[in-house]
Amino acid sequence: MPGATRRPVRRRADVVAAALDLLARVGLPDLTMRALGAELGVQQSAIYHHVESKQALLGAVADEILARGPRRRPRADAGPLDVLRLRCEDVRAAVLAYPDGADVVMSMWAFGLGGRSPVAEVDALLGSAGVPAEHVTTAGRTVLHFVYGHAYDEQSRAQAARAGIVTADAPADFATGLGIVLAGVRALAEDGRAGGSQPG
Amino acid sequence: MPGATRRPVRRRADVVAAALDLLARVGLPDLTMRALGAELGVQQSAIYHHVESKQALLGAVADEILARGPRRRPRADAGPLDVLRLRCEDVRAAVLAYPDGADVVMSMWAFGLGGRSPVAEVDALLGSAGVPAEHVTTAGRTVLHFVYGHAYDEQSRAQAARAGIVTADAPADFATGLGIVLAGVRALAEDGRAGGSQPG
DNA sequence: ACCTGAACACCGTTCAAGT
DNA sequence: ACCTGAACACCGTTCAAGT
Repeated sequence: MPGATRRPVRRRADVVAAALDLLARVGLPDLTMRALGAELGVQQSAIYHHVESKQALLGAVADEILARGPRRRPRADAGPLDVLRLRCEDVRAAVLAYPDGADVVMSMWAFGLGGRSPVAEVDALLGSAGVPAEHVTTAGRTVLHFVYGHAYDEQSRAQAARAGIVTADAPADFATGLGIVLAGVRALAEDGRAGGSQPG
Repeated sequence: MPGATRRPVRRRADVVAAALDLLARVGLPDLTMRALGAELGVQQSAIYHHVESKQALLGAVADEILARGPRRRPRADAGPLDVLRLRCEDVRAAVLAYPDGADVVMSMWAFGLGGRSPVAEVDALLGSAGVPAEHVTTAGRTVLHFVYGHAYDEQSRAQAARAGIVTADAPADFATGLGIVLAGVRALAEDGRAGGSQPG
């Protein structure tokens, strides 16, 4: 190994960081424990000293993808739904920054192994916007389902195109789709303020 | 030998049907080509005589899951968005009827290998509801992203719970989430009628 | 045309053994 | 504590050969 520099201590964070680098270079299907071992300069079995399983590793990768994403400051006069739109665009940018990033984050979020970091702020913004407390969790999931689902769709279609599969469909407009979801959220908030029932 | 008595011919449809049965019994992770061969009483390599690859098979499985789903008749006085709600509930019922059904349908749809069957009717209903033509495709994808994303979430959490992973979150309310998306669609339709810009 | 039998090139995970 | 080396029990896919 010419110029092999042995790192003093390998920690879990090193394994996760190497997994991110590997994901960026080769994509999720080639992010194998063997390839990750090679990336770290150890046997694949050594990885299990730092993470319990590949799924747990991917949960940490999902969290790191979100943590590395942008976090733009809202304008001073921005309302809660304006800030929410900004956060959704930031989350989208975060998952699009890595190949299969939306796949990793969405599946780990659904599996309860990661991807929870945007939830608290999204829910808080929905509450500020006037969404009734009993519907905040559901509304937050609806917003994030759209953001992740749209990004997943976009990355999958790009991957399919690379694999030579005809898709024929034009890419869907994120801004318009998010506008639809946020308009529905606004209706739910106004409905809550008026003391009415669910939107329908 | 037309008309001659011979062993039952295995066709592609038989392979797909057997894959559905196997999916129902063991779930997607255990739906392997070897297990499918055993289900059909042939070697795994024989399956490749009827389908090009496992991905192509899963595309056909996705289409079949949707085709086997319910298709309720709308009431005579139902408007386009009422019918759309009914269709969304039907699609949801279809994918929830099989373990990992939402995963299969969503990923094959995103990959362009199946799951396209609800798109035409959803888009037609959105057009009838007054969504501007240039936004119909995007609105349709937004609706289906929600339906698939919600079902995927629900099935994943159930699977995580079975695997002993703590999820803590209550299941999100489908009716409320769909109400949010449809309220946003209505706002887009009214906006289109008023000649205004995108909702926001 | 349809299928077998065997192989190829991989996986994630485990574990006794080393240091 | 951290890692090696080797194995275990699998994958999807290919292909010459049979019928």
